[in-house]
Amino acid sequence: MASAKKASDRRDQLILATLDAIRDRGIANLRIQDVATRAGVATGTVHYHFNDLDQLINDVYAWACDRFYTTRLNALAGVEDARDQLVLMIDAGVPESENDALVIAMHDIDLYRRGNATMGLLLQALYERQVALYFAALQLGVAQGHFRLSGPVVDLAQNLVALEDAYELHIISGNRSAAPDRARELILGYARTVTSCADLQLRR
Amino acid sequence: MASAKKASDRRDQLILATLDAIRDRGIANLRIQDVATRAGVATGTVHYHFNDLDQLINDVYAWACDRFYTTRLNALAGVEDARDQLVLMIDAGVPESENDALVIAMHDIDLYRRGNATMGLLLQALYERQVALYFAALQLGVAQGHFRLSGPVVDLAQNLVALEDAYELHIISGNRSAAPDRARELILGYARTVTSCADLQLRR
DNA sequence: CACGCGCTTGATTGTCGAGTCAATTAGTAT
DNA sequence: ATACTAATTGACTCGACAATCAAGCGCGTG
Repeated sequence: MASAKKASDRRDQLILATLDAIRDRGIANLRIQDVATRAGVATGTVHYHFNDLDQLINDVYAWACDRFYTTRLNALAGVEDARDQLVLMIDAGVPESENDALVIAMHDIDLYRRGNATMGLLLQALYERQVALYFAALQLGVAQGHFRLSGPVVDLAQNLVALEDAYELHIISGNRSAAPDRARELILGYARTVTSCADLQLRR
Repeated sequence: MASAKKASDRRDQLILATLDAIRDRGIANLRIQDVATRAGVATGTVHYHFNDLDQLINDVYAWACDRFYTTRLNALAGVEDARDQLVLMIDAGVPESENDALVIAMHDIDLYRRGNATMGLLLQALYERQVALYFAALQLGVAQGHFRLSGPVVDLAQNLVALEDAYELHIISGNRSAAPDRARELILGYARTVTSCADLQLRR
């Protein structure tokens, strides 16, 4: 028997296992058994911590959205220059490879739950938080005298998020014409244009 | 009994029925029965025309990609002014509502088949055809003296396609912050900026 | 009109996996 | 140590659905 754990630890472990399972098998083919195997427990254990598959997927989605947002928020902490903030956002917003389990799970679940009003609101909430991050960075850049914006701040922020989303999708779908490095460069190109700030560069 | 039809007609009818079924139930919950009911035939008929569910989905995807592209291509026929072409592309590229069965099917299947190399190539092929359309319109606009581009033509074309894709996704997922009208305006804003052409307007 | 092939039917079979549950074990408090 | 609760197990039930198939129907052709 896998040694008994505190419930909250086991839940986190199962959520991580689910992320891997979704990446490997797709959410449409996700079985309780896949999660259990990856976590090294029996299927009954999964049902003990999550009532059913629906609840597991809901919890995974909430967890993933939260993780995705807070990771980026934390990355910005302590960065004073708006140009660095913007570059950091773009860099962190594009998955490293087509196997980013977090990004895959969010997109899979988005479509899996299409039509569900609650899920639509969660998606919208994440979208607006991301827009807010870009909004803040753009606004700061203007105040710091680095940016001269080509249009309304919100419009530019929304488009930056949209570009990120689209390239995430193409990357995880295996479109080689929009690979990670290329995607970052394209988004950065957009950022340079709309901020009139030529020295936005990836520092890697 | 539904009266017997020529096989190719029945196939088209079943493909259309599948588009509706995917929109209504999501691809993960798609049952042969859903397709049969919507087409007004028995389940056996679906199996007669498509070996199995996999093949049906493959054929639907190929059909949808082709339809999506050729529709836009035809819309451009006879339009001489690059500004009109660009506006037309943007207008036609954003779904009217969250219930656009064609767009929904393409996105659902993209993710459903993630990891499948063949599918990745089909996606890439569609992507590149769309990029080519925008590329042509941008280039033409320069030649006609209407556009002054802010960067490499390919970069701008790729970003236009990406913006379209992203807003499609948000619209069909029910994100109210990126509704059809707003999405079109945002993409158009991008187009105006990168072409330095202020008189790009939706004529509706 | 009769024959045959292509299309259609829907009952049936077999597989797969979600969810249940009674038994068991691990952890914790007294 | 004892007793109690929480966590874990995996065999089992049961419904859902893909795929098969034998039988029936009707259109086109001779």
